[in-house]
Amino acid sequence: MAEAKKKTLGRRRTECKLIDNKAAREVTFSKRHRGMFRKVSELAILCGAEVAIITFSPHGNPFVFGHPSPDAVINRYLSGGVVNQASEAAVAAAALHTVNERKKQYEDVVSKLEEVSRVEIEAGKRRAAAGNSDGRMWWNEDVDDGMGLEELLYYADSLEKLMKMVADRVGSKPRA
Amino acid sequence: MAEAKKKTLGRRRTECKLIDNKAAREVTFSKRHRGMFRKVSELAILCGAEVAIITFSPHGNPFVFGHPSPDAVINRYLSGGVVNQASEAAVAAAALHTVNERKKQYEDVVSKLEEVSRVEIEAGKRRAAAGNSDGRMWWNEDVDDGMGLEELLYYADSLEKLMKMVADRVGSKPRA
DNA sequence: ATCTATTTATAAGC
DNA sequence: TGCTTATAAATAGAT
Repeated sequence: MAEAKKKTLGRRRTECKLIDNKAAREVTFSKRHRGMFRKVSELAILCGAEVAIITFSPHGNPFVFGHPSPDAVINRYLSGGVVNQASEAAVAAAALHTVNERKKQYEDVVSKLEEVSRVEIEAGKRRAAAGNSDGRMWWNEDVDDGMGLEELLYYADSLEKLMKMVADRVGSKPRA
Repeated sequence: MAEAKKKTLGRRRTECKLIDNKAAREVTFSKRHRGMFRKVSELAILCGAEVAIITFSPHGNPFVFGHPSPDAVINRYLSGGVVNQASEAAVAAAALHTVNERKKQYEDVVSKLEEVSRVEIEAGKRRAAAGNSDGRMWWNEDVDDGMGLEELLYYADSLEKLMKMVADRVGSKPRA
């Protein structure tokens, strides 16, 4: 029986890495940003939690939301300071494992950077002097779609994962 | 054929209002907070967006996450997003300083980690060797929600920034 | 902390 | 940017 000619493939699984296509990146940002704000406000409402979220879109546009207000939460955070929990051995071990695994690659990147630095620093100086300064450092300027350098992105991704892991892991014993 | 008796009712739709049962509220907070952090970090990774999120649990415990770092984003927000001090000297100095700083931080964190977690490392390796290999490293296993471990986070953040910086700069060069 | 059944969030495609 | 559709994810309630 002929039927079900799917109109679309539907949602597809995606790799968690920087979306290289600039336009697609913007679209994804819009969609997810909206969803994220909803999540944040729901958390505040459902749990009576204080929350503040600040976002700068890939284009640099600022978005902020907070309950009871962004500044209230930010101030509470800034004045109270961050209370970090004691480290958990397993977390440290995990991090160390990662660290060791990346060490060689890290050194490699550092030398590449140093190699490039001399030339680029001069270029940066020139550009800065030229008035090309909106407050962002030259190395932070937007780069076009062709991001390339997969290995570096791989590091970034790994590190993001490490960060998340650490972030997730440590707070698990809030009662100190 | 014997019918499958549903084991649970499954997820139920819920009204978006403060959960009055305190315990339930905490549980929901844990679950959703965890999910929210994932969303936030995914947004940062996928879209290269800068994001900072601050949360105070119903209990008043602070959680914070940011990309590239909480303070970086908060400052950008508080300062209106523009910090112009890109004199050529500052630019050049910052570049070199960054490289050297990161090296030190890296070494520092490594030794601290080694100090803390020898035993756990072995345990972790054993688990990894035990066949826990579906492609995920043991240190990537899902973990609880929360934030903390300032040093590790700082390390990860710093190194990640370096990677990005290098990626951005070197990315425009021809592939090696 | 785990497990399902469902509700939500979304990647793709217009 | 705003829909639509099929699927991937998140998660409420129960264990």
